[in-house]
Amino acid sequence: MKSAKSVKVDRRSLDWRAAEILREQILSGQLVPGQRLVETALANQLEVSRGTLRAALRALSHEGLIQQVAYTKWMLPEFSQADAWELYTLRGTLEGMAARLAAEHRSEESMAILDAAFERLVAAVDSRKHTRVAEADLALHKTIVSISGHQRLIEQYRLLEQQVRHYIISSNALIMDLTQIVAEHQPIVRAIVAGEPETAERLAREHNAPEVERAAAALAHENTAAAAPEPEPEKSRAKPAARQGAAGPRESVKASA
Amino acid sequence: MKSAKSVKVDRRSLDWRAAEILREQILSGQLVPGQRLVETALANQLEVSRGTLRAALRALSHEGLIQQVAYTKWMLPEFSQADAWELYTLRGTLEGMAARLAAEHRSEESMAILDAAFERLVAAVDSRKHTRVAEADLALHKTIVSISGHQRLIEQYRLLEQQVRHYIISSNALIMDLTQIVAEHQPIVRAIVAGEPETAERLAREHNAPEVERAAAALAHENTAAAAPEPEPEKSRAKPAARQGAAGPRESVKASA
DNA sequence: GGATTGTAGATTGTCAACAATTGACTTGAC
DNA sequence: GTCAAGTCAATTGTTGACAATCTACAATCC
Repeated sequence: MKSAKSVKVDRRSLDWRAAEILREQILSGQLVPGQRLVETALANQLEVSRGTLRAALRALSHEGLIQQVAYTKWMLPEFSQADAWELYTLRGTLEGMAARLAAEHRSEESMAILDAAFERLVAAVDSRKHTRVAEADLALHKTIVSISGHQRLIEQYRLLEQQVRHYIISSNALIMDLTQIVAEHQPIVRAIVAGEPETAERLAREHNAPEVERAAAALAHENTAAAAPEPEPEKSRAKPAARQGAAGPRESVKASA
Repeated sequence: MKSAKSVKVDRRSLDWRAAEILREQILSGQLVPGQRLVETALANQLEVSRGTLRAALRALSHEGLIQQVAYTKWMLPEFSQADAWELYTLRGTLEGMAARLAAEHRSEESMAILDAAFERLVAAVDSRKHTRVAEADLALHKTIVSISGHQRLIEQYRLLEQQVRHYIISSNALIMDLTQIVAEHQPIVRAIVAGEPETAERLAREHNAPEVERAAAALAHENTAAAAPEPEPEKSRAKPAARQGAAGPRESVKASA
């Protein structure tokens, strides 16, 4: 997967490549939630015209990685507990569907790919490197979705996973218990390989349950503490809008141009 | 829902409005699958610059309503049976999730909205107008998703629903048994109102099963008839690419400019 | 005759200038 | 002192011109 399109020239448009660079910067944590993006500065920095950069920003906003306020600004989204709840509930559902499909339509080839991904996770855990485990973890989930063969599911999952990665890195939530990781994933893989769609779906969905519950609990706590009128998680999507003032103005990309 | 933003001036950007117009044309069937879209012609037609129109086309391509071939053309997607299978399996999953959430977090207000949507479906069936029934049907499903309160689910469902509508109108698949419609939806609504998440999810998902099976069967038939090597639905996503030659060149928007 | 190379027209990709909008700041009346 | 209207700089929205690329067709070579 590393040297696949090795020698070919890069035929993709500039705006696509600009989007890729920005995507990389966002997902690596170089750009933080709430941060503002200014078109002219970014365009100069990437050495493309403003129009081209604009197309890239638009693409990223469709992917949920940045937000636009018309005539005013582009900025990275800030994640509330409600967002975390949405992210993980949706992920549970999509992964459940993928696991079910994978168990229904399994082939020798796809099972080999799945096994390999699982073995890489085991190896990563043995290495005791948290970053590597996190990567292998995400990769295994992505593999399950991939072997479902459902193109639209794959694409939706890709977009969702990006947001999850952005959330994880921006909330320093990559803490994990290395001793549990393998035990948590093995049943899912086994159910798929064994061709048990119902079980695979249930396990894949439940795999996200701890995060869902954590977010739901934090959400409930937020509301109790703030004496909010609605206890339902979905109603309290009001973002902490004017939080910027207290922490001082956030760094802008303008500075680095 | 009709006269909501009545008197206010339209503050949205030109490209947004251009996208809306094109979206409308696609979903109403004015533009057919496989049809080519030429930037200059469309720009003249809508009286916006090419750059602005381009932004609109990009937005629609992110929504899955049109496809782009870099440096070559924009065109409406053509739907295969594999696409139909994807559309309805995904819809079943998302609607199932929505129904479950709706049953879990129900409130008086949302139940009233749900009831009203169901009643509109009943009234539409009584009127015996197929178009009106189809609209009320889609609206009821959308309502269930809406009262889930899950913003990301709502947005994903919106995009998926657009593709489903495009598929339905372009494949003349809006045939339906008016005598069955109410009986098919009532149990789902009841389960939600009764606060039975598991049942609501299962029923909502099963509601899409007939379409899924029809598509899967058609897919299997396609493969058998064409003696395709792979029997799996997901493998046969090869679109009938060079189908254009046999049926003659398709009409382009160029003509109407 | 078949395959390869060159050319022309059409179409999309990119850019830099100009217009419109916003939000913060200033000014002045009360 | 407070509030409202006016001003201005910063930023995004829009446009038309120019560049790069693709497809189809014609010319050429073997």
